[in-house]
Amino acid sequence: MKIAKKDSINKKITLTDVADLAGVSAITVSRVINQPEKVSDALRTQVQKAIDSLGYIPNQHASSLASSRSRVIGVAIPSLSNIVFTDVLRGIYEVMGQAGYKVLLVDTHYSPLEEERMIRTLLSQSPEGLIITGGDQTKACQQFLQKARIPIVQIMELLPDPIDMNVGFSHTKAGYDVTAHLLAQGYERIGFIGARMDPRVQQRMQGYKSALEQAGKYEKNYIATTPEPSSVCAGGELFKSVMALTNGTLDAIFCANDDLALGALFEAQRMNINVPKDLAICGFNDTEAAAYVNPSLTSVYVGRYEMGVKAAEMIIRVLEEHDIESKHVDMGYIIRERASTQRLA
Amino acid sequence: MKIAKKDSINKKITLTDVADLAGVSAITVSRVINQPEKVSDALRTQVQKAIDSLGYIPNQHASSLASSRSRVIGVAIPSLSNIVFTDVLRGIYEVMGQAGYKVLLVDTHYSPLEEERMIRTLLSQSPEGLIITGGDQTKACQQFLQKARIPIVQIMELLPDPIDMNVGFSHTKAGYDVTAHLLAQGYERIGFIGARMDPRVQQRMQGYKSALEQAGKYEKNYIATTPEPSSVCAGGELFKSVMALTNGTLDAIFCANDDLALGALFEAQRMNINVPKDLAICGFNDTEAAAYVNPSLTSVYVGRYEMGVKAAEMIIRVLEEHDIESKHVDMGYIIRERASTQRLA
DNA sequence: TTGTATGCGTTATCAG
DNA sequence: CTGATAACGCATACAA
Repeated sequence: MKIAKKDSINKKITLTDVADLAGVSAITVSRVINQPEKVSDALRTQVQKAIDSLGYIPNQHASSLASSRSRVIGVAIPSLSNIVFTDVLRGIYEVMGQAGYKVLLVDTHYSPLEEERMIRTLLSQSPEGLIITGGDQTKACQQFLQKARIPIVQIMELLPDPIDMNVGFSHTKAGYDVTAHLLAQGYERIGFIGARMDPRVQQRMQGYKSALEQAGKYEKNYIATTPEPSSVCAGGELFKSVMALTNGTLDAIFCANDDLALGALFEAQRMNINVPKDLAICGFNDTEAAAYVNPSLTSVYVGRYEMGVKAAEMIIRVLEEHDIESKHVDMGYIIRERASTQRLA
Repeated sequence: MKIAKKDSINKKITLTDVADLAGVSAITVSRVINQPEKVSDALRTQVQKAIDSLGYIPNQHASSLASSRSRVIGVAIPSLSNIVFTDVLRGIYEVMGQAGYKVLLVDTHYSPLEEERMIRTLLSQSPEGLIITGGDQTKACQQFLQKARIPIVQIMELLPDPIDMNVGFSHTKAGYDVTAHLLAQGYERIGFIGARMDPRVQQRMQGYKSALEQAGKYEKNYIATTPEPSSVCAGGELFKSVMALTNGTLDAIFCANDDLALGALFEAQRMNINVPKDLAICGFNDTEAAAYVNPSLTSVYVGRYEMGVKAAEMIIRVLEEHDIESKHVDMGYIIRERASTQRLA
């Protein structure tokens, strides 16, 4: 037995309901919502009244199906607990929100396999564009990414062979530059600590190595890393490890990010090691705490929010069939010199 | 003129394409995907082969439309740059991901009006459940939230009159307890600094006030706040303000969160104020940096990840028509006493 | 400016 | 276990 067509309590309100109430056809209601300028003032207000009084909310699924426009952008990031990605996300949300796109976000947990599954999920929502992290996708993933035929931006790092568009900066170069800077400051025994060891951290470490090797100052035991996530605590532990490994002979440490750097600094203070007199500490990402701690930490600024904005804008421009200046954008970075790497005369 | 039906390059692959290739009907393919146990082994593998070879990805919009099950959960949080919310998010994503739900996330920028708009957006995606922050919704928003007839969890705070379900803790009580603790430690002139001043910070401040008033130690100029976002920097500034206001007579400060507390601590160090000898500092949220800085900061632990998990689980239980123990859950909190509020003998 | 017919890709319902 | 048919709610194409 069917329930009464109109007044049944649970029934969701549809375009047709609104049309009936307003005494127009469904398509007119549709127009009032999507192209109001194509409807006469009289009808428009009349329909709008019906919409309001019924509390009508359009069904996006039906809309997407009919129009093959989902207004959804998929975003895949490796972690929600890393400020690096949430900053980028903010930029993406800002731009996409303004432009009327919904963001469907997935967390890949730094795993290409998980990423493949998650991107499948994204694709099943018929996103009009995709923003994904790095270039570490599985073969299978790359394949259906190609087939998707939608604009895709790979963010965070500079990729040699992007799937489509690319916004990021060179972590290798940044690692190199930081180390070179430390060398230029007169530091000679420069250690490195890193955690998680995702591709980008590896690249920074590679840059560090190159710089030291080039200067003839590279030593294997200058490095301590862990596959565990980054944290202040891990920074302290890694710091102790590398100091032990080197019998405390290091005079500088390059930390793969600011959390580690804070941990190293706090631990150094507990060990009564004077920073920067006895030891220089350099972080990465230029987070707020690093800038305000005593002594303030030298770090590497990266325009993360701006990177998110840029990626989002590129997608939108392509979707609106505008040209884009370039499919590959280097956001660069800036080494922020602070007290922690400044020898006291 | 129509393009060739099958091989046209841009055509997306549909259920029918797979059915044709496998030599079965569309509904069988649908079953292979959604209820594999209802299809014979032979057909199932045959269909699966077709799916793989075509790289078929189901269209969720069509599926949602036909089944009125979207497998989407909407989440609204006030900010993406506050670790408090990203921690909760992690919990939500973890559980929802496992259970096969997509999460549609929106950022309300701490604005009820924006929240109303954003929740409209969420609703247009026919989510099966909603997780929203706090109880500060507009009247209009509350109304269509009611009409949505889906499970809704309001998180972060304990609400007197929740729309549906509620998971959180009492910020008022927490603020009170922290202050009482400080009093019990023998501190007498206890200041408060807060930023953003969203409802939850206001509640903490209210608790602080109550405790001081009750002890007869409340003074208006013990308080410095700003509507600006919280940050380490803001913490330093507010600290300077409140110290100026009170001519440096405070012997303790309760900071509305750990960022502010770190800022206050760093600033105190620069001013050569000894913490905790001259001044106690207490934070809120028990973040990692607060626990590892020197001296370690007393703070209030809150199970944020667990709160996200709980909220997600409640939604899922309701959706799967299980009973839930209670619609209202108090997650509680724990005051973590550390060096920053311990007078040296 | 407004309306009619049709189809988007999938699933519910009911038959076989 | 498998299939035919009719929705789901909306937008496109075309007509009026």
